[in-house]
Amino acid sequence: MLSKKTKYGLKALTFLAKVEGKEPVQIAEIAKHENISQKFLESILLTLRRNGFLGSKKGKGGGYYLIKEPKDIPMTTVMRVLEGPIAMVPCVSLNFYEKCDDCPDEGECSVHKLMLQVRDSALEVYRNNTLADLL
Amino acid sequence: MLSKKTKYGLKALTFLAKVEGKEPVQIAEIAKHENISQKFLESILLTLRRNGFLGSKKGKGGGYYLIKEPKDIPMTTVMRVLEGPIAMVPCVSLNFYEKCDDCPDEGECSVHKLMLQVRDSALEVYRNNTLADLL
DNA sequence: TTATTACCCTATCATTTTAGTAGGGAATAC
DNA sequence: GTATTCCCTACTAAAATGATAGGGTAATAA
Repeated sequence: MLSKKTKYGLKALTFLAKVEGKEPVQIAEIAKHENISQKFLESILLTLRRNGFLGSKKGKGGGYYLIKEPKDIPMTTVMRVLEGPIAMVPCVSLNFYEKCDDCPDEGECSVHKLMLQVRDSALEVYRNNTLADLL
Repeated sequence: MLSKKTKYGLKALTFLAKVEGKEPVQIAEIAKHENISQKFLESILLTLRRNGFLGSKKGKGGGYYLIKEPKDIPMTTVMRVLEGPIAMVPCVSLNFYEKCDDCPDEGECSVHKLMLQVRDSALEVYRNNTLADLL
């Protein structure tokens, strides 16, 4: 299940991408427009900024803004920052690999075999979509 | 993230599919072989039986057994029973559809657009795999 | 300089989900 | 009848999730 954090984060990015020009947009405005708890959104935007997706400006007329072109923001990186691993089990994760406690042999594991395919198919989708494709 | 319930369920099904003949296999044996808490596995096998994947026999020499050929058990049905919806958001789910509280217009929603693709790609994998393909 | 705006950051909390445990009941084989 | 093995309900500990509270700090406008 997709977390609200990711869902809200994606919506916020989309909203910012649609804004004319590059003027900062206030948290409150995004929250209101997308029906999101303002405080919750605040923490999400913060992690997006810390991870290089957004810039921010304080004081009057401040807010958040994209620091890259939407077409240069692939969904793989967005998903990994907001949702975490794209794989459904750590033993098939490219960026968050971990061995299973049970499971003596990954090569023999049916779950491993299936989840590898699921990971690859999801990756293909995320790689083929940038923020620009969602507008 | 894939739940342990689904993971263990898949492993148990695989184990049963590998058994020579169709003699019942005891919970304890599966649990031991796959390093699963026996009581937890018990509840998983129970739901698999209730959903038409397994048969069971009580008393000495009893246990669980597959009641279909592995090639006739598609991963779509296994995943839906064990893990729930294949879609990551209810608004793109075929079998568990639900409208989002926020989101006035699904057609305009960027999350919807992306998650539709993810659902379809996952579905394709699950449809192309039966239990027999995991052996 | 001073007030205001708006982001920054930590801590806390209620709820839900997950993973696992406990314990007795019912059917079957011998 | 007794041992075995599945059946079923209820409970619980821990973690994750979604959200809230509340003050701090930097930038800006006047």
